[in-house]
Amino acid sequence: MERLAVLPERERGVCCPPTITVRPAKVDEITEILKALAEPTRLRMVIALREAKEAVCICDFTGSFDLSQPTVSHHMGKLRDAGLVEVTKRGIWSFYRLAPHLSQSARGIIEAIG
Amino acid sequence: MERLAVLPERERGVCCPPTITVRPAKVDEITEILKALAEPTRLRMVIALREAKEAVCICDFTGSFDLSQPTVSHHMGKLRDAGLVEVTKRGIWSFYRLAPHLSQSARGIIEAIG
DNA sequence: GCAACCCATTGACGTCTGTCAATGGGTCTG
DNA sequence: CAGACCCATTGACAGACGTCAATGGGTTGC
Repeated sequence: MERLAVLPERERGVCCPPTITVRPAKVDEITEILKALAEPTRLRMVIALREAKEAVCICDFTGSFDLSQPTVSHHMGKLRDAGLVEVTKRGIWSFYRLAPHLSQSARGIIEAIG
Repeated sequence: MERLAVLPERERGVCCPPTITVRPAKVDEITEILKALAEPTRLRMVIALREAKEAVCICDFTGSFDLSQPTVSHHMGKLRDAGLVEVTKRGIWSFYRLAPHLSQSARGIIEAIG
């Protein structure tokens, strides 16, 4: 049985707004990061890039995920829009890696997953 | 200018599936956690509960967020469904707190945000 | 130049999500 | 009991999202 701290007696009709210590702008920033990661394919992409020593070619993701090429490109585009990954083009190939200068929030979350 | 590790020369038409080291079940588990957190209202709720010493009454969230009561209840229900929070009823009030036995993944992510 | 290849974009479609009004169950006070 | 209060659920609707087929731009090799 879990013990719960004693709660103060409340008065009907009186609410006590919980103290929100985080700036609204930061809430939006973190929400965007979480939205970008909250999808199985994109989550696997980010984890793979986090583990990878070198940038990974998009064609490798297309070849391993059971999804169409436009869908894989779409997901990587979302990660790009969120600023989590960067692309380097070499010939006909596009290589992706985690963005080198991620915000502290982004880095912390990416380390916490998996 | 950012330096990039030398990339291996690729062969046209040959893809190298990136090694995915995370179990599919764990990917789904983490995705559910991230989905639950990837919304501004729910994110603020979780951060407030993380900082709170005691369980927080739903009416306090209803009073401080500029949203209807059903919407606040809906968001808290999502956090409940994800297993991130627990409810304790006292009279006409419902008090919420972070679930005491969160998975290591959930705890790490909740610590990383904000 | 031409064919093959890689990849991003567009358009379309079904599904999921956030929001509120309305409703109802449960609890306290008078 | 009657009324006020708290809160979850339902129903409805607009907007966002994941997916694929089709298309097009860009690069390489013949």
